[in-house]
Amino acid sequence: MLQKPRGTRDFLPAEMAQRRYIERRMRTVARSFGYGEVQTPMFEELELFTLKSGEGIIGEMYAFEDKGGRKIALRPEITAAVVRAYVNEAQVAPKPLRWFYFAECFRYERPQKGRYRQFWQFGCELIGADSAAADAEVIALAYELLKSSGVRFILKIGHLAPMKHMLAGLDAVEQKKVMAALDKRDTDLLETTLAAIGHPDLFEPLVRLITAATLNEVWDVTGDIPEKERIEETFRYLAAQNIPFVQNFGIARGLDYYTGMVFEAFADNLGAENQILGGGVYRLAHLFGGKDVPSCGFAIGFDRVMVSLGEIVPEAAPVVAVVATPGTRAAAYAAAAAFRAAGITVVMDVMDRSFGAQLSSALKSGASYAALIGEKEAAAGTVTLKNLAQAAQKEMNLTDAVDEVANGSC
RNA sequence: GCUAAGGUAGGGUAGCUGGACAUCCUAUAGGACUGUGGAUCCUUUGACCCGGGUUCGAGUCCCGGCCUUGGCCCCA
Repeated sequence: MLQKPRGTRDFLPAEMAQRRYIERRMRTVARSFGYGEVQTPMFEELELFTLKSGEGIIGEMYAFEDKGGRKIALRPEITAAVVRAYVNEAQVAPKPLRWFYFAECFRYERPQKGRYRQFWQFGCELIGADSAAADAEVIALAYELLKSSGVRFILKIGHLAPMKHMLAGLDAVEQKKVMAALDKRDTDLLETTLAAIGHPDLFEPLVRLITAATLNEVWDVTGDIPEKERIEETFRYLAAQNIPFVQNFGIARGLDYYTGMVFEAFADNLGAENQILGGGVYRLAHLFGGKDVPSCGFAIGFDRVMVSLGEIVPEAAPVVAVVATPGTRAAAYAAAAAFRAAGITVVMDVMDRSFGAQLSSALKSGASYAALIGEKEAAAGTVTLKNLAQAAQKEMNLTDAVDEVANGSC
């Protein structure tokens, strides 16, 4: 028997119902903030991703040459593609642009809990605005999206400026090493790294920076920096919306293109791959040949959210099983059409089962009602509507039966 | 890329100190039952991940691969 490729999954109807339920809730939140959905190609020119993230990521991508010799990659993330689309199609659109997407990505990595080779991201990008209000809006949206899913998470917010000010005396390679240690909150690694590059004096203030619980503790370490006002304003806006978060000025993320506010969210029941959201303020458009534009965005690891949520029970719409005999199928089809016209889901036997077996099958499949149409009902032009949860039934007109199911009077 | 554990019907399992038609539960399909059977009973369908090796004989032991699940690395 053939197996599915490593790191991929099949989703059967029960699981898809759960995934679509959460997806729908997230879409509703994104739209409520005025964000419109965009879709970009599932594959792009390889260069799009190497420009953004460096050649080193080729090893973790599904990269290949197409039949025309073009270097192509299945998208490993969506932000780069969205910015490319912006540069191609929407540079002159009125600002700001509020976009969201829900789409699958592909990475050639070792699968483990919450990590698959095909996975879905729900993300948002706010393009063209550069303000504390913009930062706060995107973070609030990220928070509300996660909240709408029901997942338990902790939101952590930081900013690259304080860290970068303190590391201003280091060269780029040294900065990168130190920031990696800060991002991991690994003080042992931080100490040895700083000692190795001859800046042991930075250890104590950097530890104070990443463990600071309030902004004033941050300014105590950094002094007044130009970004102070912007950061304080953003935090005020978040507090005004009662958005709970912890500050963490050790967040460095990829660092390559993030330029300001950065934030992450973690679920506590996921093991090693527990980050469910990441984002920040970035500048990418100029890399892809566009005019530079300030942007802020994030992506949610949708699969990790689903893993963290575990079993959920989406609100189910009623299902009517129309039960008929061979002689009453014509009347049964008419009844099915009437229910469907009212937006109600209808299933009918297609296995030539007996009347009783049809009812049994309806019960097992989880239908909420059975509409019984035997010789008696067909002759009278009625249906007997049986509420399967309560085992109560009543013969009535078809229109009354449709009304009863539609109004959920069960 | 590194590392640990694992892989027996669709799902869950027993067998795994080598030995005859591989156990049980559940599920599928059909029937008992021709209009109210989520039940019960009967029947059916259905598996040793793949390939080598050792052996008279391999689900069981050995090697390799594939896949799964954790952890590391990475995390755009």
